[in-house]
Amino acid sequence: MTTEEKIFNAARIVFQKKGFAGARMQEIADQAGINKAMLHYCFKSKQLLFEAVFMNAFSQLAPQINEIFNSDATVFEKIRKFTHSYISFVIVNPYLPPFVIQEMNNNPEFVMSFLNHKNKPNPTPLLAQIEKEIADGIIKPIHPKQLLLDIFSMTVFPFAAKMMVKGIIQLSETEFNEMMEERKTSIAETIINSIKK
Amino acid sequence: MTTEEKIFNAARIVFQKKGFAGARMQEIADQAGINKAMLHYCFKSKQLLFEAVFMNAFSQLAPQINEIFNSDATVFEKIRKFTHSYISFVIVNPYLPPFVIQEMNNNPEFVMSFLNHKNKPNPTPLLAQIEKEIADGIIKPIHPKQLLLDIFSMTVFPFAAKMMVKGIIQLSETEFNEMMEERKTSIAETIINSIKK
DNA sequence: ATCTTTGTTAACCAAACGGTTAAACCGAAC
DNA sequence: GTTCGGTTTAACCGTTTGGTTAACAAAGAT
Repeated sequence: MTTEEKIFNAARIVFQKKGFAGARMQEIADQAGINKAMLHYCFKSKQLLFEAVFMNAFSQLAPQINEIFNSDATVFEKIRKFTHSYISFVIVNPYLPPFVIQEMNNNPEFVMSFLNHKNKPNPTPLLAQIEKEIADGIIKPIHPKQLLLDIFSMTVFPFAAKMMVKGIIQLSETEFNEMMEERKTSIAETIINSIKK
Repeated sequence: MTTEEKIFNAARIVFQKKGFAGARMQEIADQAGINKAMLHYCFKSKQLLFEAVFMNAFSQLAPQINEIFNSDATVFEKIRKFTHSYISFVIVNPYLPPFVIQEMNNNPEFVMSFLNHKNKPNPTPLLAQIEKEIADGIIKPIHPKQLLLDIFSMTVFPFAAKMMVKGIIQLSETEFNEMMEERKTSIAETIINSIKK
């Protein structure tokens, strides 16, 4: 593993745990097992190191989203595939959703500008497909964007607000994990149940 | 307005916008229009000032939650009331959910300990009620905690991850607000639609 | 062998940070 | 009008922060 990779991995861990403002360059250096000056030798500044970590995190989430946007499956199949693959992925990378959401809220101008250039997922085809299946009588009338938001909400929220969810619904870590396993399929059934004719 | 109130309101604005780590005592003082020393005169330390703001924020959200936990309405009525009143409340206080969720994730030990002492909402009665209505044949079989999580997810997520939602689904501020208005009723219909027999 | 480039470090720096102090302010009581 | 308590401020302090510097070491290139 190169020094640059060691720094990057250390930075990912620290940034995802503490956020941009809470992260310390010294802590990243310690985590990487190298001198603090190397951070600036390799990545110029805290801001640039953070941007590298953030873009990497976001680009890991993008494929999961494109899976629901770009494929030729039916809407029901897309919902089943997306929820299953997204939850599977996020169980292994639990820090990703809260990190991305937190930094997008704290730093909207940077993120929105970068979102306009790179990796911009395009929901338009899926929205049109939903409208077509409504017209074909497969799906009950519903606003397509609301449906999309329902799917994202049910899938992402438990990971984005894990501590709050555990606190309010009173779940142990084991119970939480068991529920997420079950959600790989239950979310799709709930959604489809509510929109199928 | 007393000085203490001016400080508290300023602190709420700054903490909710930048989080604990990103907030600066000087910025809070400027926002309040008073000298920085007054912050420590009134609130001792940054940590204590933050705790005051956080507990106030959380205690504002608690009534919305207790509304779904403690009342003698049917499950369907509770779902309708909760989603409507929570979204109405949060439209006026949009910074609250991301703030609470972010700080709960970043500071779980402090929050969980405080959650165990104060304002601990108790979901047990509602969970039992859901199971009873399943047994009575009113609701389709579903794990009650999953149902509860579905409701929270659909209601809270769009506000917790507003920037991400706007970016991915490609919504203007106006479209977002219109969707949230519609969600006051559409979430309950979606959920009820999927669980009613 | 010597020079140049690249990787690495300890020591250092100025600015920003949370927090303290001592003095000034100010209305009320006497 | 002087005293006295709480309130408010300017100035200050020690520490931490992101970032820099200069020296050094290893590895090719000439």
